[in-house]
Amino acid sequence: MTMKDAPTLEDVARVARVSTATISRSINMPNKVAKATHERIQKAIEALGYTPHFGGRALASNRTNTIGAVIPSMSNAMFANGIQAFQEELSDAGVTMLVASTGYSTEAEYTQIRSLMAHGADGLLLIGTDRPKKTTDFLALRGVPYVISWCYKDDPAQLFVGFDNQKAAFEIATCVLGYGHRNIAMIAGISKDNDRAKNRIAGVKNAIKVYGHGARLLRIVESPYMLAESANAFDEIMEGPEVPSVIICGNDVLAAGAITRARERGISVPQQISITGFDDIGLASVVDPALTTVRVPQIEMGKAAARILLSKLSNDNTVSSLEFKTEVVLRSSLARVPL
Amino acid sequence: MTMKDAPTLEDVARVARVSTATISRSINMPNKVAKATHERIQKAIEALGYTPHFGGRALASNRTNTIGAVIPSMSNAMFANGIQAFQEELSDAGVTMLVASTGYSTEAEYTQIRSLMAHGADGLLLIGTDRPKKTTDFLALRGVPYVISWCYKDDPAQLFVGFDNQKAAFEIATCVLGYGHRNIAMIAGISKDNDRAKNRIAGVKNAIKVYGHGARLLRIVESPYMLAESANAFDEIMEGPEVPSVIICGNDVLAAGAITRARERGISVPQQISITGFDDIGLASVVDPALTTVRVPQIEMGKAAARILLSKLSNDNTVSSLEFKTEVVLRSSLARVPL
DNA sequence: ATAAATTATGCAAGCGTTTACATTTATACC
DNA sequence: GGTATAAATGTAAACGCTTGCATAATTTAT
Repeated sequence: MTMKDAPTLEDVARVARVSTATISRSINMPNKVAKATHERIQKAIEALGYTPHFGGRALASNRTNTIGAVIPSMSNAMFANGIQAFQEELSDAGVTMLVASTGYSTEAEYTQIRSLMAHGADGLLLIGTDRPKKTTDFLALRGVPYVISWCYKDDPAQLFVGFDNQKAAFEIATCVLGYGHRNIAMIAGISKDNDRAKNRIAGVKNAIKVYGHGARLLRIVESPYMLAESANAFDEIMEGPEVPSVIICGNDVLAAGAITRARERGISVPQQISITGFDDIGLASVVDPALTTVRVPQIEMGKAAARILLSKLSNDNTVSSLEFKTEVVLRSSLARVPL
Repeated sequence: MTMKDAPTLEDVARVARVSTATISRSINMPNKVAKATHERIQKAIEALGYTPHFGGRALASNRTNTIGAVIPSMSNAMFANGIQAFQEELSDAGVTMLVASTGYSTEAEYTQIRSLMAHGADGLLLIGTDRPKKTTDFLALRGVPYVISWCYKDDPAQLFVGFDNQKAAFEIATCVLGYGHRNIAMIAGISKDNDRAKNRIAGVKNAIKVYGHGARLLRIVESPYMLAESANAFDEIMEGPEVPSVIICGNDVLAAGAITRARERGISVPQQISITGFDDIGLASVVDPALTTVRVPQIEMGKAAARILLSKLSNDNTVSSLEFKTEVVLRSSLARVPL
């Protein structure tokens, strides 16, 4: 690497004819330094092209102004949007974001959390609650401040910035039932190690149970969050012994995959079968028919997570969890059950 | 902040009954340490939940094992996919990724580059070539290693890992012409400060010029990469004095926005008007009709960018630019011109 | 068994900041 | 003009790690 060696505080000190301490103060608490001195120092800094050395600073102050985000995958637009907002908000506060992804594996998450910690993250953004004891123990052991997003729980012991997946799923399922559907199938995300997927399933099950009237959940197929996989799940459902009148999907990608396959097979949505999504990413309004889905305030959630984490980092003890509301967005992929 | 103070090398040393030097070696060059000692150390590290202190490490070694990525926005699936792959590859090498976004502003890019540098990035991933002298001067001054992605130029002075946007645009435009279209419009990305957008426009213009036969580019509307904006651009084109038989779009999001609006207006694609995209993100195969577009190898590009940047960082002087091929993917949104 | 070579470990000096604490300089007040 | 007080600056000790060099332990060769 050809990185030129940067000038140090000492170099600046020599030029400005003051001690390194004064320069440090001039940079970090300018009002503690005489105006004339401050200007002299600025000039020297400018002349030398000095920038504080990150390591030295981190070592001495034990702060990196860096926050880590550990998310399943950026390829999921949901997370990409949220993380984008999260980063923008951090950036406004002069904080930089480290990103690591887990590919939905809790083992990878553990590794990534450690890695981000090792890289000096002052705090962390985590997604969801399903993680092994090993991980939570480590977090507790190290006392890292963190916020958990994309879900919400009424647990004052942890900081949540998210929404209630189960409630949201309950709502859209109720809505589906309201359209007269009785034979229901679900394409869910992989529920292992994924509380959001689990809760979405639970919400649907619960709505069906509460509703009664002979509504039945014929089948749940779990699928990775990918178009192609979901298309296969759709096939599996359609080839089953009983064909549902609606498929509730665990997210928009799954729903889009299902709709696409339906189109390929000449099955018309929603005339022959209704399909619903979850998340309301861009995809949802672009597929034909446009998806009836659950709007999740991705941007707001990302921004709020950043703000709350930042407050926590600045020792604001008043910070508390934040629950976002979701709402069902009616578009055309859900219709009354065909007679 | 309630960060407990983390265990240090010294703590581990005490527990493992070796010197700090040995531990450092055990971590960084395990083969230089006796197997038994290594295991004893591992055990101690585990027990204490030790992670190396970033600052100390950076200070002593003048390396942060951190790479910065400065991209326009993660909300664009193209970048999200690429960055995801980039990060995975870095992660495999034990390097962590810092991310900052510019919102397509070169001024913001300059700020973010400085910020990432200040945060100790060993190297940078940048997108595209359009940036002011101020920025390139700064990069040169500091001698940061960086690679430029999402575009390709035959310039040995810089390291490119990308594809030729102009050539790719030329190809899809040629393809469009091959389908008999003569009255062409384009919804392009905002070309200011964006060489990719510029080159895609240039490619299309060039194909039309070369082709001759009276083909005309009736109109170019530039639009931000958002569904709603693109839909408006579509309206603008359709309300113009001359209606084209095809709209070539600067990327898939723009194309999807146009298709959606066409559907809303009852204009059938491709019977009444053809529409093409660019990038081949998930969206492209989900819209109806599925988009004829240009496949850009996002994942491979991201991975390659990471590998090449890593080699560069490890002083491998043999690294050189890498050009990826793109290909037109024929789906149903492009048809022969209606008679 | 002994010397030589090899491998494993320890010692201690940095790396560039920040920050108590000490000291100097300026300001206010009588 | 001389104190008391406040403001500005300096001194030097961390902070946690890496690494060149020295030393100790082990293996190999004789």
